Order: sequence, then structure tokens, then C-alpha cells
Amino acid sequence: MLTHIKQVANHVGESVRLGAWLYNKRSSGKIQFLQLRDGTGYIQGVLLKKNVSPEVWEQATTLTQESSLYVDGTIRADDRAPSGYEMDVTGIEVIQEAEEYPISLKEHGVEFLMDKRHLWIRSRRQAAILRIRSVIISAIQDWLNGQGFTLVDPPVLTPSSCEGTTNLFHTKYFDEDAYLTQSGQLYMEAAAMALGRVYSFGPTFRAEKSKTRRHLIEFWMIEPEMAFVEHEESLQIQESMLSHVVNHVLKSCKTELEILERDTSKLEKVTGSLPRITYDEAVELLNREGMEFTWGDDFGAPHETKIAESFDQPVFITHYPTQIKAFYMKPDPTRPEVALCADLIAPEGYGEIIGGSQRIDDPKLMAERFNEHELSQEDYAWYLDLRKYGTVPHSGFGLGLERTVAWICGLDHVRETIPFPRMLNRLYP
RNA sequence: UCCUCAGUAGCUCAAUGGUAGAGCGCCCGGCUGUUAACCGGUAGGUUGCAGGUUCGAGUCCUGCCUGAGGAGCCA
Repeated sequence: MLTHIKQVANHVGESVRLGAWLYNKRSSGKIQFLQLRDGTGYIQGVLLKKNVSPEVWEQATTLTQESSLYVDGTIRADDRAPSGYEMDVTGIEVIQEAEEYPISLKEHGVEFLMDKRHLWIRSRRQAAILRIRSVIISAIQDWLNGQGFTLVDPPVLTPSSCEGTTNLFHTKYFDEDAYLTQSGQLYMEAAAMALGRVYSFGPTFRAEKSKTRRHLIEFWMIEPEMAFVEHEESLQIQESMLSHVVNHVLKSCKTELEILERDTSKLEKVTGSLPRITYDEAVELLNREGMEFTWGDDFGAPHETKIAESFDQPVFITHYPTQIKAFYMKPDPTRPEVALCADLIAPEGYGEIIGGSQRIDDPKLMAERFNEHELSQEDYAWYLDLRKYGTVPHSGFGLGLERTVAWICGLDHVRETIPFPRMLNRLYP
């Protein structure tokens, strides 16, 4: 039986066996320190020359970085250890003496590390990020499941564009053309009419030539869709979901956030309701701040950053002009030139992490929108059916997982939030 | 697609137009509490590619390739 490093506190004074990799080694003539990791944690193995057999001592001196080992030894509490525990090593069984490991403990450049991404994820920092990503995913799913949402998986291969705006990855579906999904939303609307409150969690593909710290070609979205939920209630659901996620990560990922040196005081401010600003107010704010901006234009990244800087939490920008938003968004009945929609902009320049809206439920208006946007009513007959057979008010939103992870972790690029990022110029490994 | 910046040892980087160097890593030696340990030594180079200017180019010029982060687009 192997003991996990995470559990060593329960084995003080006991002789245990670890399965581990050697991530670093220091030696000083008659004492050797083995830095061990096993995926659950880190511990230092100590060998004193006078206390171990010559064979074990000799074995330890030849070990290379990232060699795989079974290590036997006794667990001891020690104030000098960062984790509070050390292991007095009594035996080492080498599974494999690793070849010269390319990633040293010194600095490396982005291109080098991305080429070695399959090894880079072994590093303490990258492993911490991936662990937080996992916790964020399960926090979202736990919260949604607890609120009566049903997980529904929309297709990845689709016959045509869902929104018709962005570039899709084209492929063949036998003799037909097919595209990788850029959003499951339209299918989720169908699912909401069947199951009430639903959400999807899956990959999304955008063949955009975007090349910034906020963009991936393949990224993961959570897309809830809710029947009988109108704009205001949707916003409340979004803010309580997000604050649940942030609080859960703060509670259960203390070690990981420390490794990342995240300033958690900024996250602790996310406690419930989030600030809101209408598009109109945002335009005023920009003009007041000296940025020229005309009502009716869409915000660019610098505008979003400027707006977000005025708040210390994520902020909803609501009621965008109907003209610049997606065809399915419901116009505000009291003011049809703006839509019942909201983007949630994260602080610290992380950009939009949620985009959502109430959807058009009126079949006539939806038909008009199809004409305006020159969408094929034939191709989308199934979607228009949803407005013919018992249409109801409904709302939904999409949360970009990687931007959310980047913000919570305080990273300067989304490429570190996903195990194997797909980016412009990056399909390997 | 556009703008800006970069490419020199395995890695991170130096080098007025004038003999290509350092730190780390590898290898060898030393050190009884190291925390990216430290100290000494060895090896390691088609300066991204192709042209051009020059007595002489890592350095200047032209083209190309690769990468970076920003714009647009978006989550």
C-alpha cells in the first residue's frame, strides 16, 4: 500500500512507502535532500549518510530530476519543512532513472514551455491552476444541480452556424458540410422547453485569428438556459452562481492560491450581488473619462477595461443597443432599441466572462429577425418550432471557463488555464 | 488581416561594426539542514533562413520564416 503525500500528517512516526517523482535534489557531502512530489503534494526526503546503507546512499546520489521512485521512510514532523513534515528515507526503489529533464527550475520562455506543455503541467504552479480549474467546474455543477438544473449535452458537430457571425471550423460529415460548435445555446433553448432549467458544459470552437491573452481557439463554456426566467432573475442567478464559485475556491483551494500568490482580498469582495451599469451609463462613463465613444457602437477591449476599472468586482453591463447584439435577444418592451441582455466584465482586465440575455419568445418577431439577418428559416426550422409549440419567456447565459479560471487564479494569460491550449499557431502537443 | 517587439550554447540572457561571453542545467570534484542551496572544474556555438553593404556583420540594409501581445472579433 502506498501512502499519499497529502495524507502524511496521519502517519507521523510510521514507516510508509510513497510513489513519487524527484523534482529536485540538494546534497551536502553527508546529507541529501530529495524533493518529492506524487501529484497530491510535496515532501522533502532526508538521507543522512551515517544512517542509511551505502547502497541507498549511492542510489540517491545518482538520481536525476523527474526520476520515478518508490521511496520508503519514516514520517517526521519538522518545523523547518514548509509543509510541516519530512520523511527520513530508508530505501529507494528506482522505477526509472529519467533522461535529462528539459525543464529546469530556472526561468523559461513561453514558446519553450508551450512546446513542453506535457511536462510543464508537472510544475507546482501549473498543477495548482489545473486543480483550481477542476474545483471551479465542480463548484459550478454542484451549484446548478442544487438549483434544479439538468445537465444536457448539445452536439459538437453542427450543420451550420448558430449565430452566423464568427468563423467556424469546417469539416465533412460524410457527404455533407459540418462545423464544430461555437455555442450550444440554440439547442439548450430546445432543452429548456423540455426540462425547464438546463445547462451544458463542453468545448467550443472559434476559428478566429485572435491573438491575445484572453483568447483560445478551443475553450469550454457553461451555458445555462432557463424556461420561465426573465432578464432580472437571470442576472440574480448569475451573480449567486459566481459568488458561490468564488467562495468555494477561496475555501477549498487555499494552498493552490498561495502557490499562485493570488491576492485573495480582491476575490473576497465577491459576496452576493454584483454592480450593474447600463450601456447608456457606460457610454457616459467613457465620455466622462475622456474616451470618445458614440452611442450605438460596440465596446472594444480598451473600453471594457476602462469600465471594469471603475469597479472592484465583476460588473454587469446591461441593455446594449439591439442593433449590435445577437438576433435572438429580446428587445426591452419599454424601450425596443435596447435588448434585455448583460455582459459580465471581470475586474483586472480579464474581459467578458459571461454573456447572456432574455430570448425572443414571440414567433413573429423571431421571423422578422431571421429576415433582417438573412438567416435561413429552412435550416433553422427546428429552432423556430420552439416558438410555435408553447413558447414561454426564457433566458440564458454562457460563462467562459478559461477566462473565469484566469481571473480567479490571477493569471496573465488564459493559455495556462487549460491543460493543452489550442491557440493560433499552437496545435502541439 | 493590421500594428509593435523579439530570434545568439539544452534553458534564460550579454556582447560601440573589430578575438562570441555569463548564469543555470548536464558531467566531475568539495561541503552535515539545504529551500530555484552553495563553492571549484570540464564539455557545450552554422548568432532563425537567404541575399546585400563593408577591409571586417551577432550588430547596418532588403526579403522571408518563427514566436510574443495588442487591434479587429469574441467568452
